[in-house]
Amino acid sequence: MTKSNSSSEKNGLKKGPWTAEEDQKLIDYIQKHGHGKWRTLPNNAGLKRCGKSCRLRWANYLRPDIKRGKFSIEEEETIIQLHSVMGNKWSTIAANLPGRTDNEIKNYWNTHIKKRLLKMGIDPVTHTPRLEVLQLTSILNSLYNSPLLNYPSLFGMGSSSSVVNQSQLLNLLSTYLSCQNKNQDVMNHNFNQSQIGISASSPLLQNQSQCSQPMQLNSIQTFPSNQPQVQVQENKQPCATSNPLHMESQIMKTKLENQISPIVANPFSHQNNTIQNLWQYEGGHISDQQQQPQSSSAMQSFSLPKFNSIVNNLLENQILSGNGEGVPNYYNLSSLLSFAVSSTTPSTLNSSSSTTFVNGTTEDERDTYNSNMLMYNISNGLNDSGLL
DNA sequence: AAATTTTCCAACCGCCGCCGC
DNA sequence: GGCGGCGGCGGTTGGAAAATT
Repeated sequence: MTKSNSSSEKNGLKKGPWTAEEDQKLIDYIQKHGHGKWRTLPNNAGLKRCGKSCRLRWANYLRPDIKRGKFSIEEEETIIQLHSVMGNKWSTIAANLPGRTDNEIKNYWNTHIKKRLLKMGIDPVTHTPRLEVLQLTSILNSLYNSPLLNYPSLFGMGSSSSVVNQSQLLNLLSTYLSCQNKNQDVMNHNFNQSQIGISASSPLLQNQSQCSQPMQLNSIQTFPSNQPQVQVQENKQPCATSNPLHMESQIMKTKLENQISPIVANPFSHQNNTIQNLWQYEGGHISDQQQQPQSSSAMQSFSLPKFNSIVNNLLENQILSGNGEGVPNYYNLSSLLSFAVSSTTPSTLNSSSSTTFVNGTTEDERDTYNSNMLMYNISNGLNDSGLL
């Protein structure tokens, strides 16, 4: 389970996995003489290991106060909380978790927690919602603001002639995002909109071209040349200079400060899903289904699961691949979440399989709990330090 | 059941800061 | 102040175990 034994002998020193006999020698020696002086310890203990290897073996495995077994929810909470404050300072984190080693915590972070956070749409480095989710927010908000691509029509609900199905929406979003990942001038490239049936004069496109600063939307993806192409009209109207990321942070901060209490009070009452969690922050109706927001009749079929599936598809297929560059100028998370709330039907909520948490938490429940606790901690961090 | 892929984690590696000379 | 040794830390590796095909 460890490094190869093939090159285990170097300078007469053994490498690779420790044997029970070696372990016993080390334990016996340290019990008798204490640890320290790792350089001379191997010789004194009769071990053909380097001092470093002995120290690691003792610190990470043989130490009598080592705690083994699965990490508890409380321990996970502590790790996430501390990591959000101090980053990869494993030894410092370990100092706050009696019986756990830095190596063990590091491994647990890399193999479990990090993956869960990513799955939940949370950046494990910054402990904030991933850029992709924010990008989706801005994209849908752009669509929302477009008369040609209003939400009911997007999902075949309205009478608008520009009906766009989910597949087409994904294509559109993919194109939109790829535009932001190129370093080409949007004004000098052709853009084919025939696939989704909108014209180049669409307000959506105008919104893009109007604001090349500060959103850095300087380019647009070209389509295969056999497709008819439409020139995007140039519009050099000046745009606002406010920092969208900062705006988003302020929005999130307000949401968290205002909505965190009911979530923490009942952390297991809902499913694990980032967007759903965000929706809950917005709505604050986690466990009180009597207070469900009323859905608009025109939008009833745009259920939360459908919304989630779009988000998940985009993330899983890496269509949304933000890198911090080309941040769009629309960062009105509030509008998107309001929409999600207003378009969620009671049946959608009732179909949720999650109920009150008692004992024997499932992985999803724990994910949700951790997500909520993380958000709570972020909120505290915001209040205490003024960061973000 | 066998082959292949993925996950997990103990151990290694290299770098850094501290300390004594 | 410069140097070398040492301990500590975080990133990475590689092989066993588990999961999947």
